[in-house]
Amino acid sequence: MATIRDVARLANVSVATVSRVLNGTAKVSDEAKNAVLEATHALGFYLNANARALAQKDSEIIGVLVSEVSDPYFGVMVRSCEEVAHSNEKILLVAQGFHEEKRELRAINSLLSHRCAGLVVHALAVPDKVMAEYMKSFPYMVMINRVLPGFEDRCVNINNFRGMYLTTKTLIENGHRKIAYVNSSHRILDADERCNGYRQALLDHGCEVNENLILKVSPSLEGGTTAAHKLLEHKDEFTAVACYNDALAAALMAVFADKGIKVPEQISVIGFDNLFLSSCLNPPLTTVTNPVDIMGKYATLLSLALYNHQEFKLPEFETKLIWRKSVRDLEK
Amino acid sequence: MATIRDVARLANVSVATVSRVLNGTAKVSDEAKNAVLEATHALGFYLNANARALAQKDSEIIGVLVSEVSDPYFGVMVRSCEEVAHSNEKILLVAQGFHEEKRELRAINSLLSHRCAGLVVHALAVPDKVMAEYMKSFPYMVMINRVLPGFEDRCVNINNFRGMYLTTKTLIENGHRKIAYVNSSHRILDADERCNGYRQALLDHGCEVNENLILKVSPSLEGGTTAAHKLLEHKDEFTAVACYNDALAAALMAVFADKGIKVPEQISVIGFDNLFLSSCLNPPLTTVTNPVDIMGKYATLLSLALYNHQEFKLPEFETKLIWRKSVRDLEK
DNA sequence: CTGTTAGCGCATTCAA
DNA sequence: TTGAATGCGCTAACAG
Repeated sequence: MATIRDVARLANVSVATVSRVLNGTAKVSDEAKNAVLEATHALGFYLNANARALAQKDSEIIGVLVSEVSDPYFGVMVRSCEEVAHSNEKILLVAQGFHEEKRELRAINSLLSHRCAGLVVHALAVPDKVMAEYMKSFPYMVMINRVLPGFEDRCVNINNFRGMYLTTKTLIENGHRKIAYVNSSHRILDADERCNGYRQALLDHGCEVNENLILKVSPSLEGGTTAAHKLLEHKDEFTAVACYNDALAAALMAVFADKGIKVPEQISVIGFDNLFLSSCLNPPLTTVTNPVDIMGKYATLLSLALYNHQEFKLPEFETKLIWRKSVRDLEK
Repeated sequence: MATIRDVARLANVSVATVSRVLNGTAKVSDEAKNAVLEATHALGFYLNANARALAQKDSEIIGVLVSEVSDPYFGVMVRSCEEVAHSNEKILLVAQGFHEEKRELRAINSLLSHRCAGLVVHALAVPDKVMAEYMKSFPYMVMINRVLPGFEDRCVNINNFRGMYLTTKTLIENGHRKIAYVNSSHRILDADERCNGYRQALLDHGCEVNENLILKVSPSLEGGTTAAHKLLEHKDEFTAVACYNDALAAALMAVFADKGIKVPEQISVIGFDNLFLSSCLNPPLTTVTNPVDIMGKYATLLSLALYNHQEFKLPEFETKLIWRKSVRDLEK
C-alpha cells in the first residue's frame, strides 16, 4: 500500500503538507490541498493508523472484553460501546473471554498491547487480586458487571439485589408463597446478590426460604432446560419460578410448554434482563429491565473520559419491572 | 507506559535481546532471558502493537463490518470471526454499518487504515461499483451475504433461493396452497432471491402466486409486528405464512398469540435462519438453518488465507429444514 | 549468543 | 504557507 511519501511525491509537496491536509491540522494553500487530495485518491491511500498512533502516542481504538458476543446480553452491550466509540471517532477492538481465566487474561493483555484509548472489561474468571493490579496500572480501565473493592467508581453495574428483590416481591404480591429460584452456577457476585434479593424478599414478606427450591445451573438456554426438568420432578410444591435471567426463563418455559404445563395458569415464571426475545415468548415474559445498553454506553464514556483525564460522573442504573403475561395473580 | 528500551536498561541487555525473548524469535541465554522477564514484569510492560505492526508491516488485527452486533444473526457471525481470529493469534476490530451507506463507507475506510490482516465485510448499502473498487484494491477483502459479480470467489453466502424454496415447499407438502410471504424491504439481493424461491416453489407445485399476499417490511421484530397486523386485516385468505427470517416470524407469532389466534391450528408459520430464540418460542418455530456461524468462520479463514497469499477453497453452505411445531399438516 | 543500527509511516517541531 | 528533520517503539538485518 502507498505511503504518505508516495502521495507527497505525486502531489509535488512535502510529507508534512500531506499530513496537514489529510488531518486538517493547519492551513494549506488550495493549490497544494487539491494536489494532495487528487494524489490521495489516485493512489487509493489511507493513512496508516499504526504509524499515526505511534507518532501521536494516542490510538483511535477502544478495547472491549465480553464473555461472548453472540449472547444477546453482550450483543446489546457491545453495540452500545461501538456507538459511543463511533461518535468519538474511534473504533472497537473486541475480544471474547468465554468465562475462562486464560482467555480473559490473554484478551486483556492483547488489548493493552494495542494501547487502546479506552478499555471496558467484563471479566469474571480473573481473580480480584489480579484485576486490582490491572486497575491500578491502567487508570482508564473500567469494569462492567463486577464490583472490585477499592475501585467502585470504575465499576459499572446494576443493583442486582434490588432487581431480584423486585421480581420476587412481585410474585409474592400476586399471591405466590412457594417460589423456586433458578440461580446461575457461575462464581460471580451477581449470582449471590440476586439470590440474596430473592431470599430477603421472601423473609420480608413472611415466606419461608426452602433451600430445596433453589437450583444452580449454567445461566444459558441449556441451563434452563436442565432446571425445568429438575423442577418438574421435584417433590416440593411451588407455584412460581424466579429466574436468574431471561435466557433461563425462556428455555424453562419451552420445556413446560412441551410437557403441556401452562404458564402462567399452572406455574408462573419471572425473568431478569428484559432481553429482546422475552416479549416474543408465549406468554410474553414478565421480567425486570437490565439496562445493559446504558451501562455499555456509560462504561465506554467513563473510560474515554478517564483516558483523557477528564471528570465523569456515572449515573445510577435503574432496574424496573416489565409486566407481561407469565405471572398469574393467585388471588383472582 | 514503559518502552522496550526501559526494559532493556533495567535488564542490562540490548533492546534486540528484549525483543527476542518477548517474541521468542531467537535463542537467548537463560540469564538474559530471566533478566528480561523480570524487568518486563517489574515495569508492567506490554509490547506496543502499533510499533510492532509498523516494523513488521503486518498487524494482528482482523477487521469485521456488520450491520449491528446486537442483532442475533450478526452476534453469532462475529462470534465465529472472533474465534478464528483468536486461534490465529489475532484480535477483531469491529464496526457497525446500520444499513447506512455513510456508516459503511466510514467503517471500511477505518478498517483499511488499520492495515488489518484480514477483512470481512457485510455492507449492503454501498453500491456495487464502489464495492468492486475496494475488492479490486484489497485482494484479501471478503464479502459476506452479498454476491458481487466478478468476485464470486470472495463472496460468502448461502443459496437463498433454495432455502426459501425449501420452506415454501414444506408448507405445500403439508397441504397449504394459500401462503402469504413476508419479505424484507431492504434493497438487497437476499430479499429477491428468497422471494423468487417462494414464487418458484408455488409455481412448481401448481399454486397460484397472489401478489396481494406478498408483504414487504423491515426484517426485524418491529417489521414482524407490522406484518402481523397487516395480515390480520387482509381480505385474501391464507393458511400459512412464510417469513424472510425468524425475527419476523417471532414477532408475528407474538401478535397472533396476543390476538388469540392459534399457531399452527389456525395459521402455520415458517421462518428462516434458525436463530437461537426460535426453539424457545411457543410453539417452537419450524424454520431453515442459515449457517452464519460457519459462514463467519470461513469468511475469516478465507480472508486470512488471501492476505497470506495462500490457497483456500470455500465449502458449500448448506441450508436445511428444522421441523418443529409451527406448521400444521392440513391433510391430517 | 548479543549489541548496534537502520528503517517502518507518520506527526510535529523548527526554520525558512 | 511550506519543507527538512527528528522521533514515536519496535523488528530485523548485520556485525561481532
